[in-house]
Formats: sequence, C-alpha cells, structure tokens
Amino acid sequence: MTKDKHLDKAIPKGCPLDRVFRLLSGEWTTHILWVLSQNGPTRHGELRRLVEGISSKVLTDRLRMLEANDVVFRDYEPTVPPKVTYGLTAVGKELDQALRAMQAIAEHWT
Amino acid sequence: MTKDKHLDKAIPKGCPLDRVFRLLSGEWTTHILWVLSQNGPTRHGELRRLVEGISSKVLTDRLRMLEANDVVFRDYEPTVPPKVTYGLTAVGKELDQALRAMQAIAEHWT
DNA sequence: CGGCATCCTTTAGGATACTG
DNA sequence: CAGTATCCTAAAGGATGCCG
Repeated sequence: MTKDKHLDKAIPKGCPLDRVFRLLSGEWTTHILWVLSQNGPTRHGELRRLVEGISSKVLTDRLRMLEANDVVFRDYEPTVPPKVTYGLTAVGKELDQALRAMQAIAEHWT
Repeated sequence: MTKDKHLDKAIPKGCPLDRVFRLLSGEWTTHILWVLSQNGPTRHGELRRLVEGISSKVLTDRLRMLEANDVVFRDYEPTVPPKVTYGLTAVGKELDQALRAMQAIAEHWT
C-alpha cells in the first residue's frame, strides 16, 4: 500500500509488456480508453452511460487501476454534488496510439 | 463447436482489438509467443521447460486457443512416442511484431 | 453525483493422476 | 511424449444497497 489511497493499484514491476497486458486486459478497459480518447475528459456518470453495460463498481475499479498507472487523470471538484472528471494523461494518449496500431493490425488478419 | 476439435476455441467476432486482447491476455500467453519467436518451432515438452512454471494443462489450453485463431500451427507426427511441434504462423509472426512494438512503448514509460 | 461495502456467481488457473 | 480428466481454490466480475 502507498500513502495515497488512489495509487495503491499500481502494477508490480516485471516484463514491461506483461505489465501493459495486466493493466489493460480486464474486461471493459480498452473500451473505457476508447471512449476517453474519442470524448475527451468525461465525468463518471457520463462515462458509465457511454460504456454501455458496465457496472459502477467495475468502472471505478478500472479507473483506479488506470489512474494508479498514470494512464488517466482524475479531477475532483468538491462541489455539492461533487464533480469528478477523468481523462487521458500524456502516457494514456501514447498508449492509446499503440492500441490503435494493434487495432489496425488486428483488423486485417481476421 | 466446430467440426475439428482443435478449432473450437476461436474468439467470437466483435471489436478486433478486443479479440486480440481476449486471445492474448490469459496468463502465460505472451510468454509462450515470446519463446516461440525466439526459439522457432518447438515441441510440447521443451516448451513446457522453457516457459518455466507453466502447467501442462494451461500450456495446452493456450496452444489450442492460439491455434484456433491461426497464431500458431501444430505439427503432429504419429510416431511412437508421438512428436508434436508448435510454431508461429505468418499471422503469429505479424502479431509478434506488434507485441514488440507495444513492448518498446511500454519500456520507456515505466 | 460518485463510489464504497457487501454478497453472490462465474471463471481462470493450479495440482495431481492417469492414458493412447 | 503429449496430452486428457478431475478436483479444488482464488480471483474476477455482476447486483444491490447505502452514504457523504
């Protein structure tokens, strides 16, 4: 556990490729990244609408995971009601590019 | 189920990227591909030695999965004892390249 | 609104033993 | 040698309800 409760889901060291896969291979994860890259910074509620079928719990799990590994940022505004926005970090955008490349390759070998 | 018992684990259609992730994100899978690309066509037993820690069952599961999706080929020689060799297909090699690209990206953002 | 806590079901994966 | 079969545990993920 780290000091910041939001950062306690960082993937342990090891083969870098393996880390990426552990980070991304959970259900919904790539879908979330896709939506964030299409939509720009998005609030929790809208994200849950856009990623159709995901439960609040799993969405939060994924976002925590991604945040802990610097792929998304979380912006919390303590208004009433609170407003929380998620978006891709620089690393997240880079990762997104890599995913699009894989997507391109995936498309032409069906 | 398909007619050929070796081909009944093909990943269902959907988002191509999602298919790739479902195919590769099981434990050991990328490690197996790595070994096959380093080592060339490899027999079941040696593969199990090279992918240290994997069980026979999981190894077979992964190979079936990869074979059903045309990433590896399986060569069976019905001698006594039988000799079975696995290797990367053309598609498998292409996929391997994509993985190396992801690996490269993964490496420089710790 | 955002998101924990809890519970429950499903799936993945390891251990072991056995066979053509 | 190259698997299957069986069993078991651990982890993932869905449903629901509550709270600041």
